[in-house]
Amino acid sequence: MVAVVIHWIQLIRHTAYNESMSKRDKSATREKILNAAEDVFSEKGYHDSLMDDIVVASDTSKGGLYFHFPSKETLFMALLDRLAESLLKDVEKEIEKNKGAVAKIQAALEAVMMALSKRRRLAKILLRQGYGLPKFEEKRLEMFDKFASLIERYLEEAVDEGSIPPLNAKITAYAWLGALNELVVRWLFLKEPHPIKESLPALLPLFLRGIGINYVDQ
Amino acid sequence: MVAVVIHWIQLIRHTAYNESMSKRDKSATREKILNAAEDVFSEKGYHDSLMDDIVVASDTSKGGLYFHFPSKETLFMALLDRLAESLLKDVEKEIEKNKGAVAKIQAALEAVMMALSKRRRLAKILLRQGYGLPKFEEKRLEMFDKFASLIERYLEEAVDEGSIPPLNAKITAYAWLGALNELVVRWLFLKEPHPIKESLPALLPLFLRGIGINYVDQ
Amino acid sequence: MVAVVIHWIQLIRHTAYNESMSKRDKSATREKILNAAEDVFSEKGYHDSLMDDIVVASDTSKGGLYFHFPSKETLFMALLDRLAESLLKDVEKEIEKNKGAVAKIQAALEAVMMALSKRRRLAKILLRQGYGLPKFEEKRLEMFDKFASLIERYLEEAVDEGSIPPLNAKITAYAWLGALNELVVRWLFLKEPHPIKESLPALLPLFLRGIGINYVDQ
Amino acid sequence: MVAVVIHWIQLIRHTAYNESMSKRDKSATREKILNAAEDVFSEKGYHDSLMDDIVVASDTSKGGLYFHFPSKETLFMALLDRLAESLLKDVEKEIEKNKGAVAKIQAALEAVMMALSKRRRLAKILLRQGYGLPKFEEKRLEMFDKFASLIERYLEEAVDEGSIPPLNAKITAYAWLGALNELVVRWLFLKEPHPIKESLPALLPLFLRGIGINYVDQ
DNA sequence: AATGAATGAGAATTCATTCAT
DNA sequence: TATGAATGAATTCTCATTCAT
Repeated sequence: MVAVVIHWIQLIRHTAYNESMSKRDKSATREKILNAAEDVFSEKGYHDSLMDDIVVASDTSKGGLYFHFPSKETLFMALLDRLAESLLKDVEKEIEKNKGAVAKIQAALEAVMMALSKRRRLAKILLRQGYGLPKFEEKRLEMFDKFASLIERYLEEAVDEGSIPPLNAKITAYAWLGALNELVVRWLFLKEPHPIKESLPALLPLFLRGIGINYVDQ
Repeated sequence: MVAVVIHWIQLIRHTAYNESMSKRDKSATREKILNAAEDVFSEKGYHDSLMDDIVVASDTSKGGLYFHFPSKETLFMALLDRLAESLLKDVEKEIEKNKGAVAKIQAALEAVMMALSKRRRLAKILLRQGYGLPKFEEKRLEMFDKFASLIERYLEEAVDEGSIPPLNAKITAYAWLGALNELVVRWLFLKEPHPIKESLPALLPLFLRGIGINYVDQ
Repeated sequence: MVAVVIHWIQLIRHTAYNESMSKRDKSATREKILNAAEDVFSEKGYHDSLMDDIVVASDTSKGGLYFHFPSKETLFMALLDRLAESLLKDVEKEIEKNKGAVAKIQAALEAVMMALSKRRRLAKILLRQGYGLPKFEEKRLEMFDKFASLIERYLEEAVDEGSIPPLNAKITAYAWLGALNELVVRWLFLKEPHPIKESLPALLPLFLRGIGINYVDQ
Repeated sequence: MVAVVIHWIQLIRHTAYNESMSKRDKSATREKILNAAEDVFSEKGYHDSLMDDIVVASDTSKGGLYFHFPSKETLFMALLDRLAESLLKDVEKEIEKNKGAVAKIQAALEAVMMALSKRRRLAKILLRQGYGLPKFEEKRLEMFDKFASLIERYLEEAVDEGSIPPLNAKITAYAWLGALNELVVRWLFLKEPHPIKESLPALLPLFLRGIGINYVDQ
């Protein structure tokens, strides 16, 4: 008898639940966890962040966390994906505002550095957390690849346009990202030089003259 | 009379001591541990390396390890110091073989990449292990600073010589190291592009034209 | 309508909850651990008792133990609290059976010694384990204080009644407890003199005459 | 050949050593170690005191310590013996100054409390360190026995003199020591009541009336 | 989907003791 | 006797993950 009532209750509760949860909001819990994870990982780094920290920060529960993400690694990877996607979208938007391959290249470099210097937590996770281990390193390489492809494409366009002489676009893109990365990290941990105020003005001529554009600071 | 004999004894003992000491060279155990740590850390990364692994690899003992290095962190830091020092010495030697600031700059870039690509384990530890945490990140920044200073010095010399136009030498040095770092890490984990065969030939014109040298590949 | 059903459900669930809870009685695991800790600590002493011993004896798990008690020290303190509370309750019950301050004092002394000599393990832990370190010593002093307060109260009552001349009730209480403690410990480790058969009959006249009662053995 | 010389050297050194060490000074090192051990044990307690702490505090060496005391336990026991002996000697001297059993009893009680309250480190070690373990507990009981015997003797003398009615001298002695112990420990850890200023004046009437002496405070 | 108590294989570090010199 | 580097068994505590509810 009790069992029947409980079953009935569950039906009712389930319905009530679905009613209160709007369809668009796929999972509020999942988002809460990812947001908390962003806080925690950027603060303490991958290894020193505990699943419990994230549970507390997200105001959810152990079981809930593991329901959405089967492991710490999975959670971290999902976070990397979300951050990279968001960053990439921002950068692409900035690029689209410009016409001409050279202008787009310049816009991309500026946008990447701007985005990272405005979102320290994101930068810390994307650039520094959890690396040294193949599984994460490959993820990072994969993310960098996406940004590199973007730059590569415009470099090749510029060559095609005749705006710059031929070059190894892929290696150029990696080198640039590596340089940006290094300067953002210095700022992240040492607070200087400031990416936008100091690094970028010095970097742009270095980069653009490097590919044969006679860059002149405005 | 006794005093004379004692003096004599001391001479003998001193000699014997030096003989036996030369074999063990300033604590053989300490060296064995550092060598083993280099193996283990480069293989497994900082967090996945166990003190026990290092004990076994060094054929010493738990207590011995902790006698020489009070913690895992201390050991890792000592290892970073040793590696950076050794690498820096190699690079400086290569630089000295060249005359003229521009030649020295080029030699430095080549030497860094050469050294790293020849010593994968060293590169893996120096460039990727344990980072993300302030304590280690600061060490890495400190090591990079040493290399950057080297490059910076020759860049300033080149400006003084009139070989290149004025520039922000510090940021240029960091950018270059960041670029090298990125390409070495790609090769470390993905096996390509090869630092010496592919990256360096593309990088040198990029770098040197960037600072106003009309570089032409030989 | 839904609200009504939910309310109904809650009633049912609440009942079910209480039913299942009565079986486990406020964390069965916690109790199992405390019971096991009592066994182990009394057997081996604080320092020679391993957390592993307690895990095994309680038939729970390492993690479970640390879930309930964040450290060995915490566990020991919790155990002391539980034991002292239980002992105090017993003693108070015995006291209540008597009328008149003097009779109550005598009952208290008898009850304390009776309780300790009947529960050797408890006595061993309460009187001897882990002391010498301020953190534990303060706990012991705190526990003794509770017993001392009890005795103190009746001593003052007796003075007020005019049954005994004025005295320093606090110091008298501490002195008595110290004396009982010493004799119980002797018996605990040397097996003699027996607290009830030998010590108490000698102690009562000593104590009671000391406060001005012309005690005569029955 | 070298072996022969070394052997010769050893003979000479051994002789020189004996010459420089005067006969009376059985072992300065041994004393240094015991003094250091007294400091360290009283400060940190038995378990938290490291052999290394004692090595450092005594300005000797690991090997030296183990030459004189084969184990930590041995060292602690030796220290207990030394302290108890010294304390007992002091107390006996005080007793001898008095004539008559009752006066001697009172002198003994005063002397014990005086000695302990003047030498906190000694008291801490003698009364509180390392107990709970049979091996140390027996030692403590043995030490207390010596003091108890002293008191017992005078109690029996007093009975023989007819100064006090018959009593169980042994249990009385233990009870008194337990009481003193408790009050000294309270002062040791809580700083009050002060043994000489507060406890003793309240204790003496309690003790002496307890054995049938019509004690009147001066 | 959510909860949080429970699990247990680690893993760093400790420290009394030994031993070659 | 003295030295201090070396040993390694022992031990507390950690934390990702599981699971009954």
